[in-house]
Amino acid sequence: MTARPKAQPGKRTNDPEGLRKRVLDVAEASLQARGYHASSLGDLMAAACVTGGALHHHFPTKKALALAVIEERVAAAVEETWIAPVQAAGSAREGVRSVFEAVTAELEQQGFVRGCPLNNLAHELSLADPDFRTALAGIFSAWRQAIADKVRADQQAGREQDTDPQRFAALAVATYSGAMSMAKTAQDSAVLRDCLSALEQGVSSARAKRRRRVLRRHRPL
Amino acid sequence: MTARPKAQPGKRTNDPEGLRKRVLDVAEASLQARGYHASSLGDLMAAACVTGGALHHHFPTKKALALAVIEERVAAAVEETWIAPVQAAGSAREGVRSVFEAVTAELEQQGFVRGCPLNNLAHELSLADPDFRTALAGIFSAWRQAIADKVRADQQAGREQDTDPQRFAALAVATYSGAMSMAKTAQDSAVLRDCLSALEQGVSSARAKRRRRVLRRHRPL
DNA sequence: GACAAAACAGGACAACCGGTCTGTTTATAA
DNA sequence: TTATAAACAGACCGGTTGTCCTGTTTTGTC
Repeated sequence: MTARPKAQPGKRTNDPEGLRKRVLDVAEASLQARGYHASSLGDLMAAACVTGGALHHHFPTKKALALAVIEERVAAAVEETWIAPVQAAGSAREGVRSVFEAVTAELEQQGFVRGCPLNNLAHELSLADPDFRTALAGIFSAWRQAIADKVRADQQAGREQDTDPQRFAALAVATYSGAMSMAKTAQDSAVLRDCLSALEQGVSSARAKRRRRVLRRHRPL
Repeated sequence: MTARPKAQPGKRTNDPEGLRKRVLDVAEASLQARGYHASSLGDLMAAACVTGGALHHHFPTKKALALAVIEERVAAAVEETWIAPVQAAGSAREGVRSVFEAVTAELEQQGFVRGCPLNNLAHELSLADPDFRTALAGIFSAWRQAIADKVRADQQAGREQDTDPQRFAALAVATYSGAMSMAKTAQDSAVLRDCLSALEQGVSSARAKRRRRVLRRHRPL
C-alpha cells in the first residue's frame, strides 16, 4: 500500500507550491508509466490526494498539466541524465559512453525498463497536438545541441577533428532513443550494451571485447 | 471528403474477408496516426462504414483488433520496408543504407513524418499489456535477426570480418528508430540523413561520406 | 426447400472522463 | 478588524467510450 500524503480532515493549510509539486510528481510518474491518454485525472487526484478544485486551480486543463510536466520535469530529466554528465565529461565520446553505461547499469539493477520519458511522450503526443510537439522537439534539440557543443569543444582542444558535431550528436541521441525503445519493449536492457559496443567500435571495425572467432574456413563458391 | 465504401442500403452482401480487411485498413491508419487510446471504435466504425455488430463479430474487443493490426499489418510493414530489402541487398551495410535513403526520400517527398508504426505502438503499449508487449517485441526481434543474418551471410562471403552481427543489427535498428522518433517530433527528416551519414562514416572519422581518413597523427597526451 | 451456422444490424447501457460551477477556507494587506 | 484575492473543497454534468445483447439476413449444406 503506498503512503498517501495529506489525510487529516481536521485542519487545512494552504500550500500552493507543495501541492503543485505533489501533482507534478504524480503526473510525471503516471505519464511515464501509462502515457497521456491512459492517465486519468481522477487517478492523479486520488494518488496525489488532491481535490478537483485544487487541481483545476493550478492546472486548468489536462493538457496544461502535461505541458508543465514536459517543460519542467522531462526537460529536467534530460538535463540531469544527459546534458550535465556530457558537459562534465572529459570528452563528448566519453560522456556519451558514461551515460550509456550509467543508464544500463541502473536498468539492470532495478530489473525493469520504463523507457525514456521524452521518447514515450514524443511518440504519443507529437502528432496529436502542435504545442506538445513543439515542447518535445525543443528538448530533443537541446539534447543534441549539448552533445554537438561538446564535440566542438573537443575540436578546439585538438581532438575529434574528423567528427561532424551535428551528425555525431544525432547518432548518439538516436541510438540511445532507439535502444531504449527496444529495451522497454523487450524488457531487457541487453540491447543497450550491444548498441554502445557497436557505437564505440565505429560500426566497422570490431576486434571486439573478446577474441573474435575467425572461422573463415569454408567460403561459399 | 473521403469516399465511403459501402453505402447502398438496398441490398446486403456478406463479405467477411473484405469487411475484415476494411476494418484492418482503417484501424492500421488510425493506430498509426492517433495511437491506441486516442483511436475510438466509433470513429473506426464510421470510417470503415461498419456497424458495431459486424465489428464485434470479427474482433471481440478493441485489444483483439489492435493485436491483429500488430501481427498482420505492422509486422508486414517491417517485413516489406526493412527485412525484404536488406535480404535482397548486396550486403547488410548496403541494405541498411538503401532503406535509410528510401525512407528519407519518401518522407521528404510527402513532407510529413508519421513515424515508425512499430515504435509508435511499442511506446504506448509495451508497458500497458503483456500481450501487446510480446507481439511487438517479436517484431523487433525479427527485424534485428534479419539484419544480423545478412551480416553473417556477408561474413561467409569473406566480408565484414570485424563486424559483430548482433551489435550491428541492434545499432542499425536503434538508430533508425531513434532517428524516426526525432524526425516525427521535429517534423523534419533531416536528422535521418545526419544519422545515416554518421553511421556510414563509422562515427569516428568524418572527412565526408567517402574515403576513410586514417590520420592517427596527434594523439591526446 | 429445410435447417444450422455464420455474418451482420443496431440499439442499449454502465462506466468513465474532463471540465465547470458554486461555495468555503486561508492568507495577505490596509 | 476588515476587505480582497488566492487557495482549496466537492458536487455536478454532458459527452464519449467499449462492450454487450437481441434480432435479422445471408450463406452453405443436405
